[in-house]
Amino acid sequence: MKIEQILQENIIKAFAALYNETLSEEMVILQNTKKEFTGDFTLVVFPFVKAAKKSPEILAAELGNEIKKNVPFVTDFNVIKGFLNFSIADDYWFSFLQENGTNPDFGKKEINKSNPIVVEYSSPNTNKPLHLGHVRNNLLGHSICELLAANGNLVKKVNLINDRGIHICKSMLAWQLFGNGETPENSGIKGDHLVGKYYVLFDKTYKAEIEELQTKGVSKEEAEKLAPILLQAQEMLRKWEAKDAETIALWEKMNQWVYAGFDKTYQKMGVTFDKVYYESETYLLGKEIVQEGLQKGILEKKADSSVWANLTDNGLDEKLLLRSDGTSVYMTQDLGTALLRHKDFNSEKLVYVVGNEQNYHFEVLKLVLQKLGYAWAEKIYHLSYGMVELPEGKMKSREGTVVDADDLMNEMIETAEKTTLEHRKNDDFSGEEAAQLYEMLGLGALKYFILKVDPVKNMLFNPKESIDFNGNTAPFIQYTHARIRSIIRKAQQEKGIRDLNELPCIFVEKEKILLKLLHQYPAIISQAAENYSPAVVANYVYELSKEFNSFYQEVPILKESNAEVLNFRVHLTQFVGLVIKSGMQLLGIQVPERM
RNA sequence: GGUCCAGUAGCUCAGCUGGAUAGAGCAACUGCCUUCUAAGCAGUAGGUCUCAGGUUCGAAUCCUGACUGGAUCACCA
Repeated sequence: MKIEQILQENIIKAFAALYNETLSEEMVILQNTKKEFTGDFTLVVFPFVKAAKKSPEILAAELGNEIKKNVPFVTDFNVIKGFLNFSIADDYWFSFLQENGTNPDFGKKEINKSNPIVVEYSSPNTNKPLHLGHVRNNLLGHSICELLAANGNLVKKVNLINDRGIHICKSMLAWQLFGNGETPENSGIKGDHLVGKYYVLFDKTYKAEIEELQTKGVSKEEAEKLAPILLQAQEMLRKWEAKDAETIALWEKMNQWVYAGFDKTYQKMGVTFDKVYYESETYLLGKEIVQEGLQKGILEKKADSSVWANLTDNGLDEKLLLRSDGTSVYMTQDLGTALLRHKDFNSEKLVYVVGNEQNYHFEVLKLVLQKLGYAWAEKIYHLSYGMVELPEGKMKSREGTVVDADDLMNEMIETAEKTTLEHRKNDDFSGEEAAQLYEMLGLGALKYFILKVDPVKNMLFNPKESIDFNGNTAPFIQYTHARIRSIIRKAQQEKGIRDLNELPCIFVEKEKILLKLLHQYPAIISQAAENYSPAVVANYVYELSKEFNSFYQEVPILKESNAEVLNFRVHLTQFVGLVIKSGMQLLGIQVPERM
């Protein structure tokens, strides 16, 4: 049983014995004692003064006495105003280290569920390469899956690729018109970038045509609708929908280019999926559900025979589900895919990692499904995240201010190489080993930079200044890990690591701080998973690394002459290393053995 | 205009299920490499937690209202 629980129970017991009043468990909240005060766990007694009819100081003192008498591992307590601080025996901390210090899965819960949480993330369009916004999405999605799994959930990762629609036709058309048979193979351009190139080309041409029409006296609005290249694209979409063989063939060819490109990007980023859905296969779903809703009288058909969900009772407005011509819209599809996904996996819960510009969409999606009587809809969770902004403002693909994902990753790796070469004194890394290290460091810095920020917040990304390799960054944490591994290697070679059987007579304050931090790790994982926030883990791992560095600087580990103390410190060091590695893994960041 | 979200050091961010003196990093300044890896450590300086009310023993944290910034309100996806 957890020590906090034992303390909690005993506090309730002691309170009943002393004042004849029962406290509920939720009322008795223990927190970690702040560094400035002596003690390990703190109980705030202010909430209980009324029930006990005592002053806070007296109440705390009486309660402390009773607990100290009854709970063996509480060695002491002190009272400051209404704060009751308990000190826990060194034995407890020692056995905590003994029991968990070599367990690489410390803090993780076992998965004992058969119904998965299905997490959708990434969800790219196939008309252009991935950019910085997608990076935040992918990293969050991947990390949240790791977190949910570590917290004892079965997780399935899915991607829904938007491979159809007018935007894809734009790329296809521009390629047909200007491509001259250019392919990824004969041009050496990565497939997604090649297709993106033609999407941009379309837009350029479109704009030029609009201008030209305007000079002929056509209004801007009219021109935007009448530009020949747009009409051609619309025609192409009609052909696609009619399954015109030539159009489909071109569509398939270009999509394959894009998928090959995406695969490389995903691989480099370290993200994977259990199942990939394609909109071209799901975009007709959802109509049956709408019909069902109509029959049940939950949805309404208007005079022009369009179908709507009336959500005004829930504080929202009306939402279109079927157009007057009977075709479906985005929401209709999403209703269908939700149902499909629930069936495919027999899921317990659906999670969508999608930007906050779609908050309203998901609010409606959930509500409509609930109204239609699907009980599982209640558990739909939209993991909404804020936008990534650049110093110049928002990213606009049309204005060429997007930060491309591939370019960004490559730049990070290059910078990592440069920085590493500046730091390293003597290079004994093989070429391959060095390349792996640069990738770990560069991608780590990027991932950490993005994940350490609370998902709900918009974040600023300054390509020149933002990503540092010092301070609260992945390289700092990775460096700490490499240093720890180095100590462990030396300890093994020179001293040999023994089992941890004897309690060293002295605990240095710094060791206690580290142990208390490590002790929190399981709670950190739960908190991060429940709040869908990798940032919780990121900031924790940083704190732990920082604390270790401080410890490292002040307390000799291998120079220690007392064999028991040395052995204890080596075990503690090893434990810190394991938790750092584990925490970083939850963020999708690799950690080097040496650097 | 309606709805939703955010506002903490010069900058980027933690802290938010109410608790003790609001924390990091960057930038600035001072020390520390013959020492287990200096991508480090120790320290100085930097705050009206946007503002105004309210709730209470106690508010950066909860409530209300302003202000500022963002998102969203398509028979687009």
